[in-house]
Parts: sequence; C-alpha cells; structure tokens
Amino acid sequence: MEISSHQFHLLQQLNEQRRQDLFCDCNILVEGKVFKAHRNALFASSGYFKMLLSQSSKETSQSTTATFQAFSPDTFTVILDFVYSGKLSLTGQNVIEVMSAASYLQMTDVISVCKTFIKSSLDISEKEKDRYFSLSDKDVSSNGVARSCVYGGGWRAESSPPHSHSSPDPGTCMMGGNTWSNFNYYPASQRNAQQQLSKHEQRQGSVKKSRHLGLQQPSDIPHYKSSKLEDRAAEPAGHPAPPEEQVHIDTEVETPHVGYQYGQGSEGMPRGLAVSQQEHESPHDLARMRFKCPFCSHVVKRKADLKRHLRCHTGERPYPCEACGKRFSRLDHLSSHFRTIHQACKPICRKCKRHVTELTGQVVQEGTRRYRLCNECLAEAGIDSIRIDLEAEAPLEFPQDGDKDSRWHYGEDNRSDVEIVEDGSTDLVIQQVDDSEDEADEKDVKPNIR
DNA sequence: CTGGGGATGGGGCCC
DNA sequence: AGGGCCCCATCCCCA
Repeated sequence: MEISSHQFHLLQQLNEQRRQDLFCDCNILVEGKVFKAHRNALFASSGYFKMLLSQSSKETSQSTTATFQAFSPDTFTVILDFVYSGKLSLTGQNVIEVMSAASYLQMTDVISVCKTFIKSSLDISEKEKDRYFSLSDKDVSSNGVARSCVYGGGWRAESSPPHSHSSPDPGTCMMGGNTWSNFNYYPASQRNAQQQLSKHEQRQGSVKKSRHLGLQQPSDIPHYKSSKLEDRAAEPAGHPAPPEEQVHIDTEVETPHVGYQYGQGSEGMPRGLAVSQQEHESPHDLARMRFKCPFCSHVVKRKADLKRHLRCHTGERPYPCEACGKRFSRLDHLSSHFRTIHQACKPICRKCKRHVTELTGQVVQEGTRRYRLCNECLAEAGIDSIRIDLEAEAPLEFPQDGDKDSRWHYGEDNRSDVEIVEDGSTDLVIQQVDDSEDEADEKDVKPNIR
C-alpha cells in the first residue's frame, strides 16, 4: 500500500529542516552568500552535485562546501527552492539565468521547464507581432501575467526525463516536452535557423549522442577538453549504468551540460568549483567565463553577449534590410550589408579590383545593388548603352513587421549631392558620388543606427 | 575540380 | 546594455 502524501511530506520536512539548518551537511557559497542544504537532496536533484558529492562522499564526516560564481544567489535560491519543493519560480527576468544555472548544475527538468517558459513567451510575442523574444526586464513588465509562473511539476520519487514533469495545462507555464528545435519565431528563417544551429554545433564540436546523467564528460570546450575523460565516457564499463529510462536524455537538452565546469582533473572532478571539504575554487576561472548558453556549450563573459548569441539558436532576425528585405540577427551585420551591397562604400572597382575615386570611377546601380566600377571597366561594360532606371531610385517597399523602428529608405540615397548620369543601358544607373561625403551619407541614410 | 574572393554570421571586446 | 568595430570561419559563386 502506498501513501502518496508521504513523498510530499518527506520533501516538506526536508525543506523545513533546511530552513532551520537541521542536519544540513552541505554549504553552497554563491557570490558570497551561503546556502545550507542536504547532500541527499542535492545529489538526487542535480547531476552536477551527484558527481561532485560522489567524489567527496568518502569523507562524509565533514560538511561539503561548494562555491559558485557562475550565477547569482537569487538564481540559486530559485534552484534550491525547486530542489526542496518541486516548484520553480520563473519570471521573464530570471529565466535565462535559471536555465543557465540549471544547465550548469545538470538539472534537466529545470532546463526543460525554462525552455517551455521561453517558448511560451515567444508564442505570446509572436501574437503581439511587434515583440521579440527578449531577455530584458521590460519584456516581463509588459505582460506580467503571462511571463511569470511557478512551475510545480510535482514531486517525484526518482529522476525522470525532462518531459515527465510536464504539465498539459496550457493556461500556465507548465507545458513541457517541447524541444527547442520544434520552435522558431520566424517561419521563413526556420530552415536557416536550423542550419545555423547545426552549423554552430558543428563548429563548437558538440557531441551529438546520448549521455549519462552524472557521467557527462568534457568535450565541447577546447580549453578544458579532456580526452582521457572522453575515453572513459565512451567505455561505460567503469561506471555502473543507471536504468535506461533514467539516463537516456534528449541530446538537445543534454548537450549544453558539458562544458567548462569539468576540467582536466584526473578523476573527473569538477574543476571550476570548490569540490572538496575545505577547498574553494579560484574565483578567477569562473569570473572569466560567466554566462553559459543553455543550448550549446558556448560560454560568454557578458549577459549581453549571451543574449546576442541566443539569437543564433532562436533564429530571431529583428533587423530587416529595407533595400532588399533580407533580415539580419544583428544590427552591425545589417549595417555592413547595407554598406557593401546597397551603398557601394568600397572604393574598389568591382571588376578590376583597382581603387577608384569619384574621378576614376562611378557607382553603378543594378536593381537594389550598388557597386563601383572604374571608368575603364565602365567603358568596357558598354556604358554607352546603359540607361537610367528611375524606378530603382524610388523608395522601395519593405516588410514592416518587426523592423525595430528602422527607417532606412533606399531612395534617400538619391539626393542632391548625387549626380545621376543618364545612360542608355538596362538596369544600371550610374551616379557620380563624392567619396568624401560617403561617411555623411551613411549617417543620413540610417538614422536608426545610432 | 580547385582556388580566390565576396557575403554572411558569430565571437570578443571597446566605447 | 546596446552599438559598433574587428577578426575569423564558413558558405557560395565564379573563373
């Protein structure tokens, strides 16, 4: 006979003991703040702690101290509350950091919920059309109802695959079982985003294979790569294989876990944190690499860089080129594109590659594309037959959705300082452009680029 | 088939 | 935190 409430009460009691600092045998130091917890609870909830504590379990008489600088105390509070209650307090503000921390700590359930939370935010923003997946605080405040939730996936007696904690209730943020690859904000860029993802992962050298909880090995980060440990991962003989249903994890969830937290320690000890009873990690290592991508092994120093990096996973392209409609994930890429493709900024003859000036060359327009040709190449191209294409000079219509108040107008380039040279050929417009004013032109033509 | 160059995208980092 | 620049890798096109 099974009393279902027992599990709940047990966890409740543990949580109470934690609050009262009873029997706590593990201290976790997060940016100077000390958290007390029970090894058993941590061991059972986190693959990271599982490995950590199994290494230090020989000396059970002493309390274990672990130090983290990879996430904030507030974030760890959310994580620890989840460990002791099964409830995850997610908000738009903390979801990325919680997810990053969960990835660090190898808590697949938490990662899964965070992913779902983000996805639901994206779904909402898709409906709003003018909003994008944003990690900023204002994104939350704009819709406080939808972007804040508590995940209460329920207490379970044993660890389980991420989707097992999912709740089907669509009215809350407790959906689960979704993989990130199933979603893309821009349908048009979906294929592209997937390519980017695979490309990125290829570049990162990510291992696409099943991993075993608690036995994940370093492989993705070159600086800390340990072939020795990888070898061991490849031969499970040395490790007792956990039950299949417990350890076979979606690689998309698992892949991010491997990372710099595992060092070249000969016994597979986490290197980036204080593992032993007294030993604290050198904060130097972690302070240098602070933000870890929840989707891949990439680690960046700044939150803003992580935010930018995440776009390569989400496929978000908020910056459309108003000249050709092509979308970019970054403003500087759009800027670069616009300069090279539509403004003919390079003072190089496209044909002979020679340097040209306003005297020795001219700007040629071909559709929305502009480039420079030297006078010789212009003559060779049959400049006599080039005709002016006035339509191409008119401001073009571009998709306005989500253009981030972009106000580039291609036709603005046709200003008084640009002398149109009429010619008789097709599709080409020759302009006399003063190179010295290119810079000023740029500033004029892209007021949204501050 | 191959090498070169342009376009694009991602990361680091400065301002 | 965002903008922007630089550097580098990759892809693709073309000779």
